[in-house]
This record gives sequence, structure tokens and C-alpha cells, in this order.
Amino acid sequence: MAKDGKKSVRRDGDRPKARNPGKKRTDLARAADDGPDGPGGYVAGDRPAVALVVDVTLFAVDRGVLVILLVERRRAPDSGRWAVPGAVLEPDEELTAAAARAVVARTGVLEPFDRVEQLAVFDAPGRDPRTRVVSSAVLAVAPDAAPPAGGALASGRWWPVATIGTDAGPTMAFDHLDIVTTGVERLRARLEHSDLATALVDEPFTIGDLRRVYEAVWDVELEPANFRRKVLATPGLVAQTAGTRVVGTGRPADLYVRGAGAVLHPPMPRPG
Amino acid sequence: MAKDGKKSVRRDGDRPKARNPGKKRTDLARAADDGPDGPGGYVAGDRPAVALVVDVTLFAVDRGVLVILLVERRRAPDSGRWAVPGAVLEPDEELTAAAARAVVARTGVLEPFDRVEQLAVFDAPGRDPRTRVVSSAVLAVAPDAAPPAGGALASGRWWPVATIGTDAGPTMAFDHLDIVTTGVERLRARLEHSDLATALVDEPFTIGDLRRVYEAVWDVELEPANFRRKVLATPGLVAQTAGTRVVGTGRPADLYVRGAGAVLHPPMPRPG
DNA sequence: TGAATAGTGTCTTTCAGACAATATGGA
DNA sequence: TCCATATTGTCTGAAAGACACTATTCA
Repeated sequence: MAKDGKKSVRRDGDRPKARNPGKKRTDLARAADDGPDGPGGYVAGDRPAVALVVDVTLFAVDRGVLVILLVERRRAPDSGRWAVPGAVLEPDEELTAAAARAVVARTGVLEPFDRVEQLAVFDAPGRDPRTRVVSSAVLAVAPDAAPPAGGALASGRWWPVATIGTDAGPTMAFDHLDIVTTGVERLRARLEHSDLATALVDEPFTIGDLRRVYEAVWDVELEPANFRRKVLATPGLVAQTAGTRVVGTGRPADLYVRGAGAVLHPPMPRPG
Repeated sequence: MAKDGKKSVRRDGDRPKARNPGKKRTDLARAADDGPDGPGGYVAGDRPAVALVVDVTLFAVDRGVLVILLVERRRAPDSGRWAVPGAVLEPDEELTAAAARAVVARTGVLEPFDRVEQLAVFDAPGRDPRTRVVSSAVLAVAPDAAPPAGGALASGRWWPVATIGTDAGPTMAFDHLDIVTTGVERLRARLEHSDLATALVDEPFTIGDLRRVYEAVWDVELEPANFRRKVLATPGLVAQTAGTRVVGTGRPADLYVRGAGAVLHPPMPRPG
């Protein structure tokens, strides 16, 4: 397991620029067109010029490795490159529904989409060379059992996050390396402050299972004793069930299920 | 100063429903139209059905009170109600530029827009009764000196955040109470983890000035001694300048300017 | 028995929080 | 002088982090 501290996912500091930023208009005078009432200029048939899509960063932990679901593009532009699943937002549809639709239709992965969170909006004018496309990206997680999607027919594949941005990883389409990077960072932060990690394991799970989720996402090693105490001291994070489980060797571990929901304060301490 | 702990801004738990949610389609089959390549169906002239606007929550601290800039609507629907400044996103425009445009044109408030952060996307299908409008809300702050915008001609006004949602406050248009609530909560969280508070005071400022910003935003009282130590122990948060300032009575306070930028870890401790 | 993992006990360090004490100006 | 605010000093308790120790299973 890679515990050497090397991070292959890029940081914000060196994110690549959009290919075609276009001329940057900060033409303040244009606002006068709208008047003080928001989209007041709309009439039926006068349709907007900016397309809105939903892009989904779906993460799982597979045998101790943090992975993300990507799809391979089969059309120009950027054919053969990899992207996060996305869908154009339908007129009467919420972001969450569009996110689920994108993942299910493209990859066959049917996961619980009850814990989808907004991630960020990607708005650089040149990010899609065809037309102006603004992406509202979301963050979603699948429990441990989530298998690599489909067989030969599916265009989706789980990629280890550590490979993305390296030669061993996929070549990313458009600005999707940005999206993945942002998703990874958000996921790491959410594990500090929320109970999202419990959605990355199948029930029932042991404290060790949960610890390995943290270790995979954060790419660190955690002290088992201290981790256990912290988890059990957080109300609503986990609930113990009857029974124990023994995997290979070692003392059988108590089994737990997800708790009623918890905000972690103080947060789960993250080394580094 | 209101330090009684009462909060008048609503929490997520009781946020009002959108007026016209429409039928909730989670029609997964529709995704097949797009194929695995995102907005592949686009051709010139085939314009999207969802409009994207940028709504700005702009906060300041005015004499110890957290205030937000709102504009009064002068057209139906929701004429006479108050909204956060917004603008329809132009085809070649970034969110930040649209945010600045919205605030400047509607209110005359010309503030530094170098610290605009994304807030959230508001996507309920019925949130605007006229057409499908998705709002990408942003969070912005103005330094202490920011005056109430304009005179009788301006439609903008700074409202104390504590009044919003009460009889003494504005009646909010659409789902803008949600937007304001989300903005306030995010602002409070950002003060814990970032140096955003320094953008809410004019330079030069005293540690006491900065403390009063925290007290206004969080609606708490902070221990001056401990606050000072925490601020000075955080590298890059503030930088001392020559000179002191005495306001009324009391020992003159050392003067500081904003530091080179800081992420606060451990965060600024927030009581409660 | 030895290896491996789960779980408990306990000590140290760090930091938040409370509050006393001192510093320095204006009324 | 007194009062108000700034600044420094110091103590206490909570929690992180390290690590020794016990518990329990399989090979």
C-alpha cells in the first residue's frame, strides 16, 4: 500500500489553464440590460446561451486503494481521453437526479445516491471547445462493494486516484483533471468533518475497516488505538451490532453499522 | 450588541420548499440520448433550456453588526421583495466577473472582488416561477468602510443579517432566504478556517478590530487575550505595522495589515 | 507457540479557555 | 484619580499522539 506520502494528484497551484479562455470581458455596463430583477429579460423562446451540465466524481475504496469512476470518450473532441460521467441538466431535473442518471446510464454502476454533495462549478469560458458549457460538479461515494463497472461493453472504469496525472493513469479530457483534483480534496476534507467515510464501507464493518477507508483516502497511516477511541467517542457516527468478524489472523473485531448521522467536532484529526 | 445567542437566520432544517417543484423526473433512460460524451448533442443554434444566473451574497461588518447587501425587486414576480444581487451569466463571462457586474450595476457598491468564493448551486426546478433558472451563488465580502450603497436612487441596501427572517427584516424573494442562510453559514465556517476575516476590515486594523469582526459574524464574545495569541501565532494572517491607534479610552493598540495569506490550522476556535 | 490484528491503559504534549495582572491612554 | 481597552502571564482541562500492554484467533 502506498504510504510514502507522494501525491500524484495535482494541487490547485499548478492546475492547467483552459485551452481557449477567450477574451475576458468584465464589461460592467452590460448589467444595465437586466434591470434589478434578475433574469428579467426572459420571454418564452428566448433561450439562454450557456449550457449547464452535471459532472460526477464518484469515489470508492477498493482493496485499500481510493478509486474514481471515469468514462472513456468515444467522440471528438478529446476522443480516447477519460472524463468523469456527466449529463446535460434537463429542464425539470435537479442536480442530484442528473448525477444519478449520468452514472447509471454511462457505466451501469447503480449506487445509492443519497449522499451526493455539491462540489464546485467549473466555469472557464474555454473549457469545452464546442460551446459554452458550465459544469456543476458533484461528489458521490460508493460503499466498498462497488465493483468495477460492467464488462467489455461498459465505457466506465474505476481508476486509482493515485495514478491520475501520472503516466500510469488515464489521460484526462477537457478540464476534468481539475474536477478530479477538486473532488479528491473535497472528499479528504469531508472525511475530517462529516461521517461520509461510513458511506465508503459496506455494512456491517469493523473499526479497522473504517480506519482503512481513512487511510486510503488520506494516504496516511493512522494509529489504530487512537482512531478507535475517536470514532467511538463521536455520537451518531457508528452503532455496534451483535457479533464479531475475523478475517485472517488476529482477534475477532466487533461489528458496527452506520450511525444516525454525525458532524465531527472536534474533527477527525488528519496528520500532516 | 446582540450576544444572546438567538439566531434569526433559518437553519437548513426548516427551509421553505420551492413553490412549484414540478413533477420530479428521475427518468434514467434519458441519458441514452447523450451518449458517453457529455453535451454531445449540441449543434449551433440548439440552445439549452436551463438558464444560469449568478447571485451574490456580499457581506460587511458595520459598527459591530454583520450586514448583507440586498436589492429590492421592482418587477413581478415578487415585486417589493428583497433579493441578493444577481445577473444572467453572459456567454463568455466567468462567474466572478458576473458577480462583480451584478453588484456594481445594481447598487453602486464598488468593492474589491478579489476574494469571491463559490457558495452553492440552487437548482430546485420551481425556484423561479417564470422559467427554469439555476443559480450559482457566490460569497463575497467588503471591508469595514463599505458604506450603505447609494442614496435614494439605488435599489440596494445593507440589511443586518440578524433581522432577516424576522418581522423587522426584509421579505425575501424566491428562495433567496435559502441563499442568504447558506451564505451566512459559509461565511461563518470560512472565518474558522481561512483568513477571510481580514478582508472584512479596513487597513490598518488592530487585533481588537479583527476580533470584533469575528464577534459580529459569529454572534459571540471572544476572549481578547486568547484571540490575540491565536491570531499572532498563525503565520501569514496579519503583519504588524509601525504605529498605534487609540480610539476612545484605553491603551493604544498596535496596528496590523493583512498577511500574505493563511490557512488556519488548527482553525480559529468557535464557541458553541 | 508465534504472528497478526483488536482492543485497553496511560503518559506526554499541545492547545483552548478562563482569568489575574500589568500597561497606557483619555475623562 | 478612575475607567476602558490592550497586552502579558499563568493555570486548568480536554484532546491528540505515542506507545506499552492485554485479548483472541489462525497457522
